[in-house]
Amino acid sequence: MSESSAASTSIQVLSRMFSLLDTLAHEGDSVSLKSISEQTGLHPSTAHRILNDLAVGGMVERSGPGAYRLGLRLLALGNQVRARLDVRELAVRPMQELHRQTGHTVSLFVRQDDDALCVERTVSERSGVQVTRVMGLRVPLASHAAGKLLMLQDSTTVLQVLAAAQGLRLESLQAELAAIRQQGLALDSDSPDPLLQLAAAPVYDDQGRVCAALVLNAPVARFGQDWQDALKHTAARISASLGWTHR
DNA sequence: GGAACCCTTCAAAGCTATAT
DNA sequence: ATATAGCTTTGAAGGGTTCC
Repeated sequence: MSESSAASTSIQVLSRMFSLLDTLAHEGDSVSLKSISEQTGLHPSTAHRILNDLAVGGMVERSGPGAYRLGLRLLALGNQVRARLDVRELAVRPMQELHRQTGHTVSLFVRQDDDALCVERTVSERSGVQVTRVMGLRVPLASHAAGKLLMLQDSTTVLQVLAAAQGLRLESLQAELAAIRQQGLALDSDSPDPLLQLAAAPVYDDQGRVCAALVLNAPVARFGQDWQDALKHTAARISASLGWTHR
């Protein structure tokens, strides 16, 4: 058995499944088994068997004899992903307001695997405060205030792995997370610039899970209780717009 | 009737978990 | 580390259906 696949996985059938779904997505409408087989390079029997199982799971629908299209279950799954991404749009205005109030940079971080990924950041311009999409700024979870917030719901097993990856003791990481949980805010004590203080507040989704972290970066001298409260309040506003009602 | 296509069956090969 | 058993996946072959 030999097959070359650009997106190879450890389980061959999964690569093939991705290939089949990509083909159906590319075509948009119903596609015949023969056409799918040609486009994916899979033997028709192999394509048929996988499509059959995908149809059982609702990922694919039979639009007629020997014709397939994407299934409605993908819509449900896609909606879940979209709900996660919406936080970026909903956060824009509150981020601008917090920037105007404090005069300092506000960022939004989301989790991606074992890293915290910065996705939006405010920028001061002549026309006012703008929020720009940031590409590629990522930090290990345990090394950043935002990342620590995004670890709050992790199991001990996961925390153990993440702590080990950063050369931290599990107990001290857990104690830090407990303090953050109680405070409702994460403060970075070891900022590269001693004059700057970085604080992060949690953004909750409609299920009450931390889905993002709102970060304010400001001079230590000016970072009082009022700005901490403003940061928490802004994060709470974004959470509320995502459907989270604090209980 | 013949060609083209879809779908199912089944033997073989490959993979994975478990025992030693 | 190796052997083994059981499970999964594959592709060829062939039956059934549709279309011209």
